[in-house]
Order: sequence, then C-alpha cells, then structure tokens
Amino acid sequence: MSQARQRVSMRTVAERAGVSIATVSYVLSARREVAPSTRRRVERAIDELGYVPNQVARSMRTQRTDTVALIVPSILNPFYPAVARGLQDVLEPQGSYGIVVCTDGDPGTERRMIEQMVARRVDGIGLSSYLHRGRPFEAAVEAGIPVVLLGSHAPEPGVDAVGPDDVGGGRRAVQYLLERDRRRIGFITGPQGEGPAASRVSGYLAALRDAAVPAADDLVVRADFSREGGREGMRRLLDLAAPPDAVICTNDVVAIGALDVLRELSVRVPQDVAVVGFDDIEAATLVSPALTTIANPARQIGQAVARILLQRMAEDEPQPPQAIAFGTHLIQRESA
Amino acid sequence: MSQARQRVSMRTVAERAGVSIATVSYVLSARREVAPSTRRRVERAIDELGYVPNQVARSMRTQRTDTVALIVPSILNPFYPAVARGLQDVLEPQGSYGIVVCTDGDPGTERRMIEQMVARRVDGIGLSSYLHRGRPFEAAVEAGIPVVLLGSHAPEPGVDAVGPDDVGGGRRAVQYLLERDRRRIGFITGPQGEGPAASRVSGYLAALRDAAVPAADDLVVRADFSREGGREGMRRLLDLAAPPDAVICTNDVVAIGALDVLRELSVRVPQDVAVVGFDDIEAATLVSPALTTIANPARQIGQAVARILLQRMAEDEPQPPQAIAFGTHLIQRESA
DNA sequence: CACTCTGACGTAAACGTTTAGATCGTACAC
DNA sequence: GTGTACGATCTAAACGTTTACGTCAGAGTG
Repeated sequence: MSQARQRVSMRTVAERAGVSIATVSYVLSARREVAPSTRRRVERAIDELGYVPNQVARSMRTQRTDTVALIVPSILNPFYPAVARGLQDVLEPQGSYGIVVCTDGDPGTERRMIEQMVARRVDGIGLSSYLHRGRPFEAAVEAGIPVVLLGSHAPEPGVDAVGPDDVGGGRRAVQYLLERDRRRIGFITGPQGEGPAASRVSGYLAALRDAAVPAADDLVVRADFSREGGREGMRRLLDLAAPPDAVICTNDVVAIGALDVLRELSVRVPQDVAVVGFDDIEAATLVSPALTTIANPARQIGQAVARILLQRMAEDEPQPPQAIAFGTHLIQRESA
Repeated sequence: MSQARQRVSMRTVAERAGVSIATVSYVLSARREVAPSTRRRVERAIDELGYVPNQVARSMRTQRTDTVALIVPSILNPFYPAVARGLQDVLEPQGSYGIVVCTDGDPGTERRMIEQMVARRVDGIGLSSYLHRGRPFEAAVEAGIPVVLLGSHAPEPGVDAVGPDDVGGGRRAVQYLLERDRRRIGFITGPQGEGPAASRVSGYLAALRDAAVPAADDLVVRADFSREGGREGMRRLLDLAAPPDAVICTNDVVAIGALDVLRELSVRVPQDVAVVGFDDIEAATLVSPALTTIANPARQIGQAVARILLQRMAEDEPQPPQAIAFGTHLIQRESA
C-alpha cells in the first residue's frame, strides 16, 4: 500500500519502476502492448506508492471531463432527485459523474450556473429551466456542449428535450374530471408563462375546448412551484365568486399545498373539490386523501437525458435536435 | 459577443488584444496592476471572442478543483437532498460546487466512489457511510483530502464528523414513550450494526437502562433504510410472541413503511402501537396519522459540513479532528 | 552478412492556465 | 547627464497526463 505523503504522479511511479512515464500511461490505459515483466514492475510501484491517476490532468489532455451537470430549480422537490438518480444509472457505468446544482428558480442564478458549468467544461448539461425562451443555455451551445432540456419542449436549434407528454397529461387530467361531471375545473400553474407548466396548461385548455366547456380565465392561477405556492393558489381559487369543483395542479408538491388549505377549511375532497396532481412523487401516496395524479417517469427521464448526452458527445457531426416525450398515465387514488 | 467555433483560449484573447498571455491572466485575476487602456483592450477581446476561462486548466495549475463530493446512500431519501442544499448554501458563494453520488448502501460502490473522487482531486468529501469502521475513506485521507462524516461519530484520526445528537435523539424518543406508559418499545434499525443508526440504538438502550426497563433483544430488528425495509421490520415486530406497544424507527422513511403495515392490518396508531421516526422530512407531515419524530436539521448539517471542509482546506497544518453534534428535539404529532 | 521487420519502449509536444522573475522604458532625483 | 526606481508588461516554467513519432535491439529472410 502506501504512505503517500508527497504528491505522487506518474513520474514518481515511472522512476520507481525504472521506466518512462509513457510506459506507465500505457499499462494504465492498455492502449499498447507492454511486456508482462515491466507491466508487473509498474503495477507494483503503483501499489507501493498508492498512486491514484489525476483526472484533472487527464481531462486537460483529453478534453473531456466525464462530468455532466444537472441544473434544476430545486433539489428539494423529490422529482429532481429521481431524475438525478436516473442520470447516475447510466452515467456511472461509463465512468461519468453528475454535478447537481439548484437555481432556486432564479433566472440570474440559472445563467450564472450555466456559465460556471461551461467554465468547468462539463461534457453535457441537463437543464430544467423556467425560461428557456431566453435561451439561457446559449453559452453552452456556443461552447459546443450538448444540452438537454427537461420537460416537453419542441425540438429547438442546438438542444434536445426529454420529458413527459405534458400536453397529453394536462389533457388527460381534464378528461378524467369531465367524465366525473366536473365542469368548473381550475388550474394552478407556475409563476412564469413558460416551460413544462405552460404545456400542461395548454393541454388543459385544449381538452376543455374539445369538450366545448367554456374556460374561464380566472380559473388559471399562477403560483410558486412549492407547497406554499399551492396553498396560495388554492386560496385564490376558493375566493372566486364561482369557485371550481375540481383543481389540477402543475405538480404534486403544489397539489399537496392545495390539499393543505382544503383540509383547513374543511372542504371535502373529492366531493366538493377534486384534486389532480402531476409527477406522482412518493408523497402522493402519503397524503390523505391520497393524491390522484399524472405519472411522470422521473427516473426514466433522467436515464434518457444521460443517453442523449452520451450520444451527442460521441458524434462528430452535429445532428438535428430531437425531442423525446414519455407517455403519461393517470393514477387514480382518492383525491379525484 | 461571439461566434466561437474554434476553441478560444487565453492565447487567442492575448493575440487579439496584442498582449501576452500573462497579461490576460492578470486582468482576469486582478492579482497585478494593469494599465486601464490595456485592460479595456483585453476585456473587449474577451467579449468579442466569447472567451470562457478553462477551469480544468486552472485546477491543474492551482491544485484546487473548487469541487466537493457528497457521497450518500440514496439521494431518494429526502434527507440527503436537504443536506446537499445546505452544502450548496455555503459552497456556491465561494465559487465551489458539489458533485453528488449515491452508493445504494453498497460497500463496494462506496469504496469505488471514494476512489473516483480522489482521482478527481475534489477539495473535500462529505460522506454518509454505513461502514465507517472499515475506514473506507482512508484513500482520501492519505491523499490529503479532508473528509467529513455525516452522523454522530466520535472524532476519529483524520476525519471530522457532523450530525445530529443521535444518542440523545434515541434517548429522547424512549423517554417520551415511557412517559406515555409504553413499556415494550421496539426499534427498527439499519442493516449493519454501524453508523448513525447504531448511535440511535445505543441512546435507546441507554434510556431503557436508566429507566430500569428491561430491553428484549428481539425488540431491535434490522432492516433496510427504505420504506420497504420499514414494512418488513414492522411485520417482524408484530410477529413476536409479545409484540411492542411502541416502535422507534431509525428514520422517517422507515417509519412510513412501518405505518403502511399497521394501516393494512388495522392496528390503531397510536392507541395500539405508537410510532416515532427520525429526521423530520416533509413527508412526516403528510402521512396519516402524522408522524411524531425527532427533528434532524439536515440543511444546517450540510452547511456545517461545507464550513468545516472550507476551513480544513484553508489550514496548512493538520489540526485535530472535531465532531459537531446538533441538538435534536422531538416533534409531537399524531403517531405517538 | 546485410537487410528488413517487428516488438518494446522512450522522447517530447501539447492541453490552458498561474506566477516568479526578467525586461524595458520613462520619470525623477542628484 | 547619469543613475535609480518604479510601473507595466513579457518570458518561461510548471501542473500531470496522452499520444504521435522515433529509436533500438534482436529475429527473421535472402
């Protein structure tokens, strides 16, 4: 083993084994034959010195960092850790690792994070952005770093997208509620008019239109992507002159907030107001009443992101962007 | 701005501005005076070329990566994302970032991950290990990388520790239950006999001893750190000849599993069996009955980990290890 | 015996920074 | 007018790898 006080590099190993530093490199990478006897000497030197290859130097030479960044609004929303897990599922066997950062949904932070990741020369970026219209990832694209957007986006120059079928999911939630004779269906969406949340809203609007049910503007309220946001959104909906008899929430965390205020005010769920969430995080099974929700395959999404990134990194000629949408389905529980 | 097709480095910028590479570096780092006029020329060149400093090269030269690794069993347990968030809270203002990896609680994976992070020359490692007795972090210590253990560990050569007061927490849970006249108190702990879970058990045992309540061996069962583990552990406890009238779980995720089977079997909580968890994750407020639990300040722990790491990185002489324990308190809800 | 071929290994340049030290003009003091 | 000092900039080494290319001894061939 080792006592390794001083920095030990290939050079140290080479000296000890009485070979050149190139030879050490070759026994490590096996990109060239080396005689069994020298190989053994080098391996012994490595053991004795406790040598660990320096990935930084390697990255510098090979121009790859074997690192991808996952940039998300909040790691505290259980959806994103699940995505991160999916990323690791496919990255780690390849010797790549993920660096995870939160933006708190702040545009400035988001831009700074992207810039930082470009500086770090990550091999790829998975990005869940509220404001992809502003193309905050432009810096990455220019640097030739593949970017995959999380969420159902249309294919866009330079970036791929993978997410659930948000439009279909929004649509499905509405159909389900209409079948159960709800007619005033509210929607609590995100703070901005962009991103996955927007697609879910447009699915919602489309389904209403198809069913010829009038959609009232005030039935769609904006709120933060948080439990507190859900509470506030729900309160606003209940304050309406004609409150809804069903509410679709842009994600489960928000839906849980909505349930909070319904419980406080002793509004019966689903009898008085039905609630449908989105994502199917574990907590959806824990609340009472258990949350009916649109399943969003987080882990698979993470895996798909990683696969696309890997594929992009491997290609020499830029290929046209692609968008993958995972089919969603409704999981019926108690809240609707 | 930029069209930046070809790799643009300091060299490119220097040529464009008609200065040497060193000067570019100095305007970037401000470690030496440079005349305002040249500074402006350089800045213009940077803008026009869309130059982004290469962190990899910088790390190579400075021997710091501004990166710390957080190695945890599972990022799907909400406790760990909260720790990660705490890390980011203090790291990011310093320009450092966290790379998060899961070990799935597998010793081999854990060792591999640590080795990888050493190869990547991270500046520090936060490690939540099931088996720190085997000193899996030895490789990191030898490489001179500061390591902070998550959980309440005694100070140990070469590594610091920060965590909740696990012993005190276990003790508190028992006291609370004894006060409510529970006498057969079970404990669902983790798979191995080590780590934070073990300290919680020893607090439990100590409190029983203090109260002169006999502790039956079969009341402590081992299970996975997962919801399913909790289910299995609870089933085993209920199968006992004399089942417990209260159960303490090593964390909330496990407790939620325990509640699952109690609900299935229509065992009344807390009347027939009281349940106490550990961590106070958000889901504890969602289950029904809401979980009484020992609060574990995840985010503060993450922040403390980062602070210690930063401090260690700054010192030139190795200082003696330290262990920080955060006081815990019991949060009373419905399950006990 | 001169030649080529081949297997095994060494040499050295490059990747993009940082930074200690050298250089160079100019202003100032005498 | 010479010397000095100083501010502004440059030179070049170093960080630890990878890899194209060169070298060299010995085996094989005619």
